[in-house]
Amino acid sequence: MQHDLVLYNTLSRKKEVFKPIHEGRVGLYVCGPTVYGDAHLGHARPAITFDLLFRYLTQIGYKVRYVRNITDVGHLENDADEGEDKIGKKARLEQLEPMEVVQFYTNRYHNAMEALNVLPPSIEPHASGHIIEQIQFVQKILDNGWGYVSNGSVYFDVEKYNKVHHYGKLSGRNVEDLLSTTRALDGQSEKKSSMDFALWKKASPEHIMHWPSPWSEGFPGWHLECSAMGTKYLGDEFDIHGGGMDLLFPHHECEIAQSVGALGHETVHYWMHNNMITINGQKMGKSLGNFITLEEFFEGKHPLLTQAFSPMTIRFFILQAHYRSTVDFSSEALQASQKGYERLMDAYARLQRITATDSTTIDVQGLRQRCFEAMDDDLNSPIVISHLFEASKGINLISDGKATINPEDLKELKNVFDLFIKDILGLKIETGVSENTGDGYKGAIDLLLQIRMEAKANKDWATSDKIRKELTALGFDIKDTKDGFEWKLSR
RNA sequence: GGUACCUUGGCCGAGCGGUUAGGCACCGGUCUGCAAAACCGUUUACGGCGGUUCGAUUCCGCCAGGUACCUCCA
Repeated sequence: MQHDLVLYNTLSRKKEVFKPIHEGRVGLYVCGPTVYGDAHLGHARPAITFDLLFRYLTQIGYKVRYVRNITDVGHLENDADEGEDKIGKKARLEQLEPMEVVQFYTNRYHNAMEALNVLPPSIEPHASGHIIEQIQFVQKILDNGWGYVSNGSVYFDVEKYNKVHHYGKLSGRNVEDLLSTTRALDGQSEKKSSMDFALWKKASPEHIMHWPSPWSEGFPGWHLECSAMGTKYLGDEFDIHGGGMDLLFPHHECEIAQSVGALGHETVHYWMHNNMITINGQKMGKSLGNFITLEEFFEGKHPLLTQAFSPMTIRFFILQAHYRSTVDFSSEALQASQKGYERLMDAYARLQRITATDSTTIDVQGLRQRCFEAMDDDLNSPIVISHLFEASKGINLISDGKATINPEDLKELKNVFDLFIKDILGLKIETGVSENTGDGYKGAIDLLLQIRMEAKANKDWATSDKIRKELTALGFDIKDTKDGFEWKLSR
C-alpha cells in the first residue's frame, strides 16, 4: 500500500510529505524525561504521541530507530545557567546518591509507560553515560569558533553565530527581539550575552555531580545531551526530532545552533512538537504546581479526580485529541472518554463473536482506507477513532441481528480493528478476561449464566436476579441479548 | 512589552469555502419480567464587527477574550 504520510514540520510551519533520508528507514529522536520526580499527565502526551508515530511508521513498513533519552544530569533548576542541578538537588534533599534518584524515577517512569502501553524506544541513552561524547561535541564547537571559555565554563556565542546563521529560526524569533526582552542579569555573569547558553558548566564546590573535562571539573549543559546522543545513534543528519512544545525555545533552538556549530550543518529534517495538556485552561506543569501524576490517575487519589482512571482511558483520552491541539483535562472529560473507550471495546469483543452470513448490509469496504487517510494526514487519531465508532455501530447492528456480514467482510473488519486499535493506536483490549485466563474459569461463568437462563425461562426471577446480582457484586457486567447473554469483568 | 497560537452546540473534541465529524450528557421511542446494553429519532454550533465571494464556521482586516514561549517545565 502506498502512503503519502504528511507531517507538520515546525521548522516550515507547514504540513510536509514525509521523505526519509534513507529509503525505508527512519531515525526518530524524542526528548525524554528529567528523572527527578514522578511522571504526570503532561509526560504522557509526548510519550503517547510519539509512540503513535513510532507504531505507525513501523506499520507502514519503515524500519525505525527510535531514540528517547533520559536526562539525568545537567538540567538546572533555573536557566540563565545558574542554580542547582535538579537531580543533585533531589539527591541532597533525600540524602541519596544521585544515581539512586535517577534509577528510582527511571523505574517508575518505565512502569507508567508500560501501563500506558507505550512501546519502549529502540535506544534509551542516559546523559550521564555520554559525558565523553558531550565533551567532544563541545570541543568541536570551540574548534569551529562558536564557543568561548569563561571561568572554567564554556558558553555558546549566540551573537556571533547569529551573524552567519539565524538563531531563532525554529521558534520564530530573532536575536534583536530576544535581547530587548531578556531581562538583564546581575553584572557578575560569566556570559558575554544573556542569550548565550552553557555547553559546559564548572561545578561549584557543593555540586555533587561532576566530571573532569579540558575546561574544569564540571558537567555538561542541558541542551547538549540531545545533540550529542542524537547524532551518535542516528547520524549527523536524521529524520525526525520530537518533543513538547515548551521545549521549542530555548532547548531545540539551542540544539540547532549546537549542531550547526559543531557539524557545520543542521541535523534534523522534521521537527515535531506535541501541544500541552491544560487544566482549567492552563498548562499542566511542574512549575505551576497543578499537575496530577499518572499514578494518581491510576489510583484515583487526587482532589480533582472523582474516580480512578485506567491507563487505557488516559491513552484514549489523549488520542481523542489531535497532538497539535491543547487538550483540556477535567474529570468529566475523562469520564466521557472512559465510556467511549468501553463502547469501542464492547464492539471489539462483539466483533469476535459475530458469525458471518452470505451478504453484507453494512459499510465495511473503505474503512481501512479512511483510517489510513486520517493517519497519513499528520496522525489524525481523533478521525481514526470516529471511523472506528462508525464501524462499531455496524457491528452492534449485526450483533443485534439487524444487519449481516459475509465471511470476507468479517475478516476484513476484524483485520482493520486489530490493526488500528491494537497495533497503531496501541489500545489494549480490556475485555475483562485476559486471553490467557483458563477455559475452566470462563466455562464456570457461562455455566452460571446458563442456569440463570433456565431460571428465566421458568420465570424464576428470584434465582435469575440473585445470580446477576451476585456476579455484579463480584465485578461482572451481565447483559442479556436477544438469544442469550454476554458478560465481562468490568474491573 | 516581543513572538506564536487559539476561541465550534450542555461538556470534550474533529473538520471544511457550498454536502452527517465522533464521543459523552439530555430528551423521546423500540426491545426487555426487571435491569443493562444495543438500535432509531430529536434538540442545542461555529467569540463580535466589517470585507472578499454567487456563497464563509472555513479566506482577509479590526476588536474582545484566552493560552503558550521569552526562567525550569512534556
